[in-house]
Amino acid sequence: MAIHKKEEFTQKEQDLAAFAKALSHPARIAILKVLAQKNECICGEIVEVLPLAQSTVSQHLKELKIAGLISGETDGPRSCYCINWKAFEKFNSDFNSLFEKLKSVNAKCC
Amino acid sequence: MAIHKKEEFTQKEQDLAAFAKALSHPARIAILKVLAQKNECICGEIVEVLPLAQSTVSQHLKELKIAGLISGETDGPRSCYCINWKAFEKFNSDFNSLFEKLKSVNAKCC
DNA sequence: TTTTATTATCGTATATTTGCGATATAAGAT
DNA sequence: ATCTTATATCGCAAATATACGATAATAAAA
Repeated sequence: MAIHKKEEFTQKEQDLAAFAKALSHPARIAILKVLAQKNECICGEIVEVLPLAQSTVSQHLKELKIAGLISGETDGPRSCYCINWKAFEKFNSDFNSLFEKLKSVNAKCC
Repeated sequence: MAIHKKEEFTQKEQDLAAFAKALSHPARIAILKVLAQKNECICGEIVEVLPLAQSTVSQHLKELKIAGLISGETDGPRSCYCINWKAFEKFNSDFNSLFEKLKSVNAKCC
């Protein structure tokens, strides 16, 4: 690969791709579900629910955090993760607008 | 890594993740845009627009095709790609339903 | 202070992705 | 039949992602 080409695309395209990437693993989608279902900012409970080791879950949480989909604070032996609704909404609408833009043209051939 | 854990998640989670993965690279999002803008099933024009080699674009097209987001036929030295609206709509609504499910709980802590 | 419990990080192995040049393929043009 | 043109595929190199065990870090409990 050598050279990264990603940065040669639109910022919006990159952002959208980064968001999609954060959701591109079933474990991370499952984590988001758990975070939403429990009306509390859990963390260790996620490990119990998922078929993954603690370190792996922690890694997925980190990625979700970096992507901005969740926010989290670690307070010693206790953590607090929750969904970052703001960013989530933003990306959701971005996705929808992409779909709308695509749909509006409605090209159809094959 | 050795062992794949992806298949231990819900089918729906896997499908959604696969869809997100298809969109997880700016080049593929750009390709979808081009396919929609041009009111014709192009292909070589994509190569001109993107900052990537022909073989790389072809590979991205293949991935989009495998993911079911586009359908395409190759007719000798000419190809015909276009967006698979059906699958696109399906995944879009799946995404929205995920967001809705998450939003409905509206947990908020940190 | 030492222990305990929880989470993060490091190191590592393997798998997958990304990207390109070179080559194959396939249909139309000459 | 040969050339041309557009696409796909192969083979490879480098980067990233996935997963885990081991270890560090941190704050509360004993």
